Amino acid sequence: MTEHQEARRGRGERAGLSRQQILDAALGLVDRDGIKGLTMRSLGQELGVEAMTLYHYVPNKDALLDGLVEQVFTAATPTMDGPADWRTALHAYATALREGLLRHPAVLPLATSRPAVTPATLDDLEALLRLLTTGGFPLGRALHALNSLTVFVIGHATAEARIVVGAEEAGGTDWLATLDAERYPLLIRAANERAGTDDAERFAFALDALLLGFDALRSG
Amino acid sequence: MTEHQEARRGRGERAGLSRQQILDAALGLVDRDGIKGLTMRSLGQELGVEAMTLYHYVPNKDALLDGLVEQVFTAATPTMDGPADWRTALHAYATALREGLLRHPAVLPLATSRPAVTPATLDDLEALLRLLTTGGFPLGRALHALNSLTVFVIGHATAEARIVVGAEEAGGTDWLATLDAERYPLLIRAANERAGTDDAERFAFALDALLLGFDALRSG
DNA sequence: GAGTGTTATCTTATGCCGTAAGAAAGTCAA
DNA sequence: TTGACTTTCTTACGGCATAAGATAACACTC
Repeated sequence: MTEHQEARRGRGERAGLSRQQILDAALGLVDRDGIKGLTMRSLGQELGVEAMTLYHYVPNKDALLDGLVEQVFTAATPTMDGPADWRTALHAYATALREGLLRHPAVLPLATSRPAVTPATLDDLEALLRLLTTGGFPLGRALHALNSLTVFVIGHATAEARIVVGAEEAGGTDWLATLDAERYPLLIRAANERAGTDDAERFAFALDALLLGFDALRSG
Repeated sequence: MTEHQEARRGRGERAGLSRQQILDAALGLVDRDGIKGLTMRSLGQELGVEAMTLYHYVPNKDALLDGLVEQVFTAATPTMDGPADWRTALHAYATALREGLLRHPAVLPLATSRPAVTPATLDDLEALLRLLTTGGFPLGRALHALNSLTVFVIGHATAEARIVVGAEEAGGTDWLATLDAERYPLLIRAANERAGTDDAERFAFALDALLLGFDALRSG
């Protein structure tokens, strides 16, 4: 289902594009065909336009990918509105960020090598910092807590997304069950019981642990 | 400094390669020139060989990258030998893993989209699991703790490595200081004081928090 | 509304990339 | 010596990002 099929366009004839339209189309393409499915050519085709046309809105492909990451993060960062306890706020922030990121799993590998803070998410960061500092955290510690939490959420979401992708080709972790029973009793028991495989459960566990730890280290 | 320059080689003349040699050279190339500097052609040149020769030792480039990740993880995973408290062991594991990963920062972006558990690291995983279970963790929770910790370490190392790379082109986070002072007082104060910028300090903080949290959630 | 600069689009071309196909030369067992 | 097998090289193909420049539509001015 390519976007526009409105006949052939001549040399100077406008298609009415915008940077935002291009980012939207690119995101859709990545969601559908994966990272490797996004080329300047395929994206142009998706928009009914030649590849070189895109360079009028984006300096190069890397900048396009940056835009994609920014787009996903902006959409995934929840709005921290009501006054709340810092614990509740961080919990909600982390949970919502994870869910938002998992909506575009193919973009996540890009996110780890590109800046995560975007102008659009500054308000939420400031709000969270205010909650933390009024909750007793020195500013440096508040930043550490916030950054650690964000890094963890991104890392966890990326790992989760990898499992989905890898499942089609690697067959998951079934090979674990074929190990030497004498040498790896716990790993084998874990594989047989499917222990520790629930992603959401692991995330909740680690999130609780982090928040408990933050509380204990708030000032010390 | 290309590796071998021992004259020109004929068609069937052996260069004496091995998969391990190729991985070593590839790792060196990535460390020196970054991910984009690693092409089958450049790697061949590094080894004094044509690009297609490499396909006798590696099925395709993706497999080469997999091998690279495995190599880095195997070297980075510390050996858990002596009997110890699970807290001490996890702390040592995380610290050593971080340091090992940071030795090859350019490889880290690959690590997030590829499996981290390799046959060579199974012994250490089993050892850590034994410590955790004898320390009072049910098996599922022990796995959650270990996996969360690993995900966090990888994510943090990747974020640290990104800063180094991005610094040459994006100029760091200096733009933060130019924000609206009324709207973002805490962010600006943080930027001015360089608060929360010490990577090692943030890592230590989050690691302590996680371990404290694990302890509290050990059984409940 | 004619003229003119600007902007959006297309066309063509270049130099990379991964890798398919197969030829040639070395090695080794019989 | 023969002949299979392994390792290496040669050539070639299609796809990629993108540089350079032509061309047509638009947005002004007078």
